[in-house]
Amino acid sequence: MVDKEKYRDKIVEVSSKIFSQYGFKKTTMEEIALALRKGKSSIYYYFKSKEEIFEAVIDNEAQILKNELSAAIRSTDNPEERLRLYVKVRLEAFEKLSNYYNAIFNSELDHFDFIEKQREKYDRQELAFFRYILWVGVRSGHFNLKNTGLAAMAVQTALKGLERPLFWGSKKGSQDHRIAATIDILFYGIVRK
Amino acid sequence: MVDKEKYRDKIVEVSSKIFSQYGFKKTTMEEIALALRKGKSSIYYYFKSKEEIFEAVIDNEAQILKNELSAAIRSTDNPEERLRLYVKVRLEAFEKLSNYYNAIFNSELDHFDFIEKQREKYDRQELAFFRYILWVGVRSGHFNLKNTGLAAMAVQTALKGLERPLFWGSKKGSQDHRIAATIDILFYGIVRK
DNA sequence: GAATTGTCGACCGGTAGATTCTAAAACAAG
DNA sequence: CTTGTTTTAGAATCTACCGGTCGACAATTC
Repeated sequence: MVDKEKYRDKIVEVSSKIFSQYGFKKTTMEEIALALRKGKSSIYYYFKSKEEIFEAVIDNEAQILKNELSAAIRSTDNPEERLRLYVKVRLEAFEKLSNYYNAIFNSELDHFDFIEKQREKYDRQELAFFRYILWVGVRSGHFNLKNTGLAAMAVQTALKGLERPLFWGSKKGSQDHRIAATIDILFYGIVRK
Repeated sequence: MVDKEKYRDKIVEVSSKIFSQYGFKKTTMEEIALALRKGKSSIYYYFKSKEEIFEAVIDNEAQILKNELSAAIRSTDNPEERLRLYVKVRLEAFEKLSNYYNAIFNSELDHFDFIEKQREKYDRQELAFFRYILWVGVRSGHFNLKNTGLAAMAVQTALKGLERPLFWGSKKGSQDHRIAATIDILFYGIVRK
């Protein structure tokens, strides 16, 4: 009973790698089973469908991301540094949490309703993060903003604009200066002179 | 008529990327067609099957590898450096020519006879390379070997031993010292004191 | 030793995906 | 414009594969 939950985690862990290599559609239950050294049918003892496994994988990655972001903003209390760090961690997660980001962007997966929920949930949480960071920043005099709620949305929007080219584009390197530029523009419109 | 050959090359180029991402089996004609902005059936005007495309892709990569290796040994005439360079280029090709190496190693593809031919052909050519490098080395007094033919086989065997862990293992980095060690052992048994 | 938990091989229905067919665009040349 | 050739692709075909089910059998627990 307690072990069943553990084995579910194991399945999620293994599947995660395979999904991230081939994507949802191209990954077969057979492959997952093979990687677990189990029969294909055994998996259905733990998950009722391939989709359910995928959902668990996404949830897992979302959790990881959230934890990393939390840790990042807890690691400093300088608002400016916090915001920089947040963005850095978030963009670095792109490579590691490929399933999550694939789920967010890949329109082929639009029909999964849990993904839509995931997107909304994530957006909401992120917005809260930003609001918090900005609000503390204003309070301590680092930032100069009238409406932190609106500003948080603006920051989030800019971040989203950064995600897409990063996701489709030529991976790292060539995009680095774009990131730096966007962050800087964000800052020098925000930081008190 | 001349353009037909050109478009075959285009197909090979595009397919190469897709194959290298998903492997032979998981790559669909639909995807190749989509990437070419053509109808799926149109491809059959240029290639008679998916397998034939794959064969062309492998041939192409084998050609690239051969050219790079030739260029490498032509770039210096110091035998020791030549051998080092050859090994370096060959191992670096692992990432770039993934289809070729997948074809060589992936036992799921064993049933393709052209792959077996490719393997043999490649082995033969490589052996000739080594024999040549070693023979010149002995002649110029850099190497100290009785039978260059046998020594070439030994070098090739050692190289093969290096390939597999590199291919299956955790990519680069952690394997680097293994490579260095093997090469050094090879050398200090070969180089004249 | 019976009940519960876990595993798996055999099987099934649906469909994705390779290949074929046919016809019609697109192009060329007289 | 007519005729012929090259190139394209929608539709049809056919098969293999894949997700999922089921019942039988281990293994473990009590």
